[in-house]
Amino acid sequence: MKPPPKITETEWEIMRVIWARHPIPASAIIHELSAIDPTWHPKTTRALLNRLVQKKVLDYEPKGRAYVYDPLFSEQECVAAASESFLERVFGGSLKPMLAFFVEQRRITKKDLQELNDLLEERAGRAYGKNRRKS
Amino acid sequence: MKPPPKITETEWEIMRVIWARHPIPASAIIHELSAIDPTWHPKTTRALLNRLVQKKVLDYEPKGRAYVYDPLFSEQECVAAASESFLERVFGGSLKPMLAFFVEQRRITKKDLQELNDLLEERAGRAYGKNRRKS
DNA sequence: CCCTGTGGACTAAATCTGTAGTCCTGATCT
DNA sequence: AGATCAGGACTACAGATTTAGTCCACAGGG
Repeated sequence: MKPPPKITETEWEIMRVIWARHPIPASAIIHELSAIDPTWHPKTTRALLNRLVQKKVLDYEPKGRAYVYDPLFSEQECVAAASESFLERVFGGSLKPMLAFFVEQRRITKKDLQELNDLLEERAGRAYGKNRRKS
Repeated sequence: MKPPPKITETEWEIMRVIWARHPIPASAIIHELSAIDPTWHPKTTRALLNRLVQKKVLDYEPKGRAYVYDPLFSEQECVAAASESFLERVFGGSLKPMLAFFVEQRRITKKDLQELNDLLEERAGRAYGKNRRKS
């Protein structure tokens, strides 16, 4: 599995719409985006879509007289790649300094940690097989 | 306090050297960087340094016949800005999905959470004033 | 005192990004 | 059928980014 190409700032906005609603025609993407931010120009969106196809991040097929777009990489994969690159760039590649930073910034609370702990245990549970848990 | 300008991928590498060792002359930065990665060309480094000065991320003063560079923004500030932009782009601005993602990726362990909890409590302690601590 | 090399100023050029515009085709309305 | 309009192909273009190269001054070695 090849790693996804770099997705730029504006491209992420488009990709998030596509991941949420694919397969989706350009018109719908344009519509969603200008609902979020009216300064999005339709031509800009189309140009970006073309670029994403060229970069092999998106695939398209004709549907009726227009195209519908589908991602070639899952959101998971792209989030993972972007996170990796961010961690590398800003925190030298390790997670802990990043977490420590957010704690220092008071962006992580005790309650968050509690929830993460629950999540982690739930994940551990899943790893053993879903039948072991009593409802 | 103005927010720091955007610092690009390659610029981060330079900035990290500078934050670690400033005030530092170009020659030393070049030396450090080519130690890390031999493909760094000295001219490239100098060009980047100039740009960082233009962007007002770095300041410089003559020292002997060369310049020494100093950051105009703390690492904290820049890390905060980069984190903000990353969160916005990839996780729609909220921290929790990001944390959940790392837990799902098994990059956060129980031990990490424990340590974070300690850190958080230590920070809370600091908030009351440093004189309360014995030692 | 001349040569060499280090460092800085200025210049260069390919590629990537953001933001659109132009033009053509085929469907649609009247 | 002619006018209109959505959609796609191709083009444009300025500013940012990466990656160097050229040229010059001056400091130190011989």
